[in-house]
Amino acid sequence: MECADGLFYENGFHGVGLKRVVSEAGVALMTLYNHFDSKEDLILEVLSAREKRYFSFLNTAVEEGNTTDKSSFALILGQSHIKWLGTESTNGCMFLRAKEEYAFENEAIVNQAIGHKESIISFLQKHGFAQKEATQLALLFEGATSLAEVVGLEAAADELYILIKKAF
Amino acid sequence: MECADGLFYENGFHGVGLKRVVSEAGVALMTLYNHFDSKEDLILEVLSAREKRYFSFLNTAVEEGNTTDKSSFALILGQSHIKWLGTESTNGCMFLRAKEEYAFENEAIVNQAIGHKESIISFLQKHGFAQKEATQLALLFEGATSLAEVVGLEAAADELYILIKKAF
DNA sequence: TTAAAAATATAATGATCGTTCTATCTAAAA
DNA sequence: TTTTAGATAGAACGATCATTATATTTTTAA
Repeated sequence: MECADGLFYENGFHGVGLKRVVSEAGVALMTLYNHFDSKEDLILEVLSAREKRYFSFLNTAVEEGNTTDKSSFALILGQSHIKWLGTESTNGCMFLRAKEEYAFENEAIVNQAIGHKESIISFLQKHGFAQKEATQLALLFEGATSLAEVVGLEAAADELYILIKKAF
Repeated sequence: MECADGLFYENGFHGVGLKRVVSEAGVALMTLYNHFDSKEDLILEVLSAREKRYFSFLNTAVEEGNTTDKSSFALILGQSHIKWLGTESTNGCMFLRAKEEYAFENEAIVNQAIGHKESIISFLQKHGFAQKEATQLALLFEGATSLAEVVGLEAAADELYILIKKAF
C-alpha cells in the first residue's frame, strides 16, 4: 500500500499498472490480488489510509493550539497543512486527483474523495469555526496545495499564512 | 480538439484513448495522426487552445473594471474566473491535472502547465497587483477551483468573493 | 513433525494502448 | 478532365492493461 500510494501520487492512477506496483513492493502479483479485490479496491484502501495520516497532522495542530484564539488557531492549522504537503513532492491533492480521474468511471472512489473533503470542513466546524469560516479555510488550504505545484511549497506557504491572517 | 479537450477534462489523459477521441469526433484515426505527431502533441495543442480561452475571460474583466479601485478589480477578476469554471463540469484545473499526470513522464506538458499558471500571475502583475498580491489572488482562484469540486460552483464562488473582499 | 495457509513464479486470458501500414475513396486544384 | 492531396476504413504492430489459473514453494500453526 505504501508503494501504491507513492506511485499513484507521482504518476496518477491510470498511469500506473499493478505490475509496477508489485514490482516496486517486491511482492508477487497474486499476493496483491489475495489482499485486494481489484485495482479500484486497492485505491479505496490507499485513500482511506492516507486520510488517517492527513488527519493526524490536523490533530497535532489541535493539541498544540486549540486553547488560543480562533485566528492563531487557523494559522496553526494552516501550518499543519503545509507540513503535510511537505511530506511528499508537490503534485496536488491525491483525493481530488482520484475524484477527477474516476469522475465518470467509479462512483465509490468519487464518493470517498468528496467525503474526505467534507470531513475536513466538518473537522473545522467541530473545532470552533462556523460553516462558512470552515469552508473558507478549506478553500485556502486547497489553494495552497495547488499553488505549491507552481511556485513551490515555501512560497505557497508564505501566501497562505498571509491570507489566513487577513481573513481570520 | 474540442472532443479531445472535453474527454480529457472529464476522464483524464491516461483514461482516454485516441480511438475514443476520433470516435467522438467522427474522424478517422489516421486523420488525427495527420494533424498531430502524437497523443502528447495533441495534449499540448489542446492545452494551448484552452489557455487562450481562459485569458479571454480574464481580459473581459479587464475591459469591464480596470478603471475602478484594486479591491473591486480583484472581485471582478474573481467573477470572471468563476464564469470560466461555469463553462464546464467541476473537475478541477486541466492544466494542473496534466502537470500531475505527466509529472515524471513528459517534461513539455509539465512546463506548459506550469507556464500557464505563471502567466496568470504575470497577467495580474501587469494589471496593477504586486507580486505577492498576484500570488495570493492566484491562490484564491486555485482554491475556488478545487473547492467547487466538493461543495459546488455556487458555494465556492460565495466563499471566494468573501475572501477576496477580506484580503484586497 | 505434520497439516494448513500464504506467498511465489509463470503463463494465460481478452482487451486496450499508441502508432504505423496499406489500400480505397473523396474532394480540391490545375 | 486530369492531377494532387486529404480523408477514409481496416488491419496489423508490439506493448501493456486488469484479472485469473496453475503449480510450486515458503512460512506459519498445530
